[in-house]
Amino acid sequence: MKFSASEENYIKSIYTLQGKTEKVNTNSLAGYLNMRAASVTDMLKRLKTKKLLEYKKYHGFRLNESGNKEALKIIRRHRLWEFFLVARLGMEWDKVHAIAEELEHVSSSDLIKRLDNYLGQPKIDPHGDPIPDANGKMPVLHQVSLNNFPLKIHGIVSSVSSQTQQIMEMLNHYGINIGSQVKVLKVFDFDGSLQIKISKQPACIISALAAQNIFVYDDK
Amino acid sequence: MKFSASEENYIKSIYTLQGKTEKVNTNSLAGYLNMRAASVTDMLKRLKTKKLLEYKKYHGFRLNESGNKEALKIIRRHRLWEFFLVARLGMEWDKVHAIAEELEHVSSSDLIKRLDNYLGQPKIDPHGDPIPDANGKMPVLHQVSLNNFPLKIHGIVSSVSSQTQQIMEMLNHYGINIGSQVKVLKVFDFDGSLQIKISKQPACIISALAAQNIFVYDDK
DNA sequence: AAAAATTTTTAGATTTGCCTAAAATAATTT
DNA sequence: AAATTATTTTAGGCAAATCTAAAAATTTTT
Repeated sequence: MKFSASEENYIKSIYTLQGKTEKVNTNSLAGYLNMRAASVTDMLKRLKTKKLLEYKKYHGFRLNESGNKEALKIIRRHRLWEFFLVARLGMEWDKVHAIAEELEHVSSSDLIKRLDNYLGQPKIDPHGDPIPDANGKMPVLHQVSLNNFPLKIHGIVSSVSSQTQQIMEMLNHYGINIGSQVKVLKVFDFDGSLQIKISKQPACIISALAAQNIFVYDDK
Repeated sequence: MKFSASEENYIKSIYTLQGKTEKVNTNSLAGYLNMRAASVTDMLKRLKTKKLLEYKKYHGFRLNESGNKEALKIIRRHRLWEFFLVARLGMEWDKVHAIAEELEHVSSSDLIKRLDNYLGQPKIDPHGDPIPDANGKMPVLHQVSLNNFPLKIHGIVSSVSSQTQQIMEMLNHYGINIGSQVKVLKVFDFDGSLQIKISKQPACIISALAAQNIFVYDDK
């Protein structure tokens, strides 16, 4: 079944919100999408007739099996495109979201299959979020902040908690990017600072605070 | 100015049609777009208020300066995406049109600038059509059919006149693709057949009829 | 130059996706 | 448990993009 861009945006948003609360309610979805509650109610009816939604008037809603499946397809497309924009076109990771929002609605499954292969079947997007596989399965990433990561094991930088200008600036300085391979060489008990090694770069030292904000997942 | 996908499709279609006839008329555009004349009239009014069109009721229409400029932007996006789909994702050139139709409406100019660079600023799309540059200028390609192409000069296969299954099958067999580098080594006067060389492949012979249907433009 | 045929436009309807304002329902407070 | 407040839905409206059917303008034929 084919869905409009608007329907897809609702599906995706409901998926996101229902990760946090069992039932999603009209107002929170309206707030999330910057729309009015009445518009949301309209769309809920449409999604219900399309059998994507469990929805009882006045009592919240959530995606059913096929709704979730559809959401994961959309999220997969979004994240693959984000990966493409950063890894191939060299865009900044904090600037790709809006463009991926548009690209995600191009829904040829052959296109996505090929894009995935072309990119090397990435498991994680440039914001550190996992990319669902072709069957809609989210890869399980054992994300740990760098200060909780075991010594001398390779990890991949997967996300940064607060993506502020300041932290980005610092990571840039160290040559750390999402996707960088990293190994913790030593922890200094004195102040909790870490000596780390980024692939192909000389070892360097980062503060405990920085380490707390850098998340890493197990390589392999 | 931002245009809807629908408006962009009209703009692009008018551009195409006005290549063939001075003034475009309602019915021919309706036929081209598989729509009814009344719908076309509606859109003509809209495009006129947006100052893209010269249009006098009952007397045909054509794009004005900014209309043409907009059309070339859209065509540029379409052809760059077609190039990407074939050259990078390995899709068949006869299957990329529909997908490029969707991708072309994603209109970030930064995206297109980067895509163009990433692809090596290609001048010609996989169907052999020229790709307008960032300023909307169509590269002038000196296209000649292979049987009129000078001997021992490198050319690039740029298009095939009748893209039928039969001719495609033969080109495939010879390993000839749009974009292939080709050189004519010899012409046999007896039957007009040509000995040609495709980059990295052994020389081969093709019939005069085949050569007439293969177009080439000057390398460099 | 009328009549006939063709083309184009207008008028009015439909669907999608949004809105505001009012009504209905549910939750909270007193 | 009644009153108040908050949430959600309904009712009705609007713009975009399409349609059909009818009217208007233009072109062609006789």
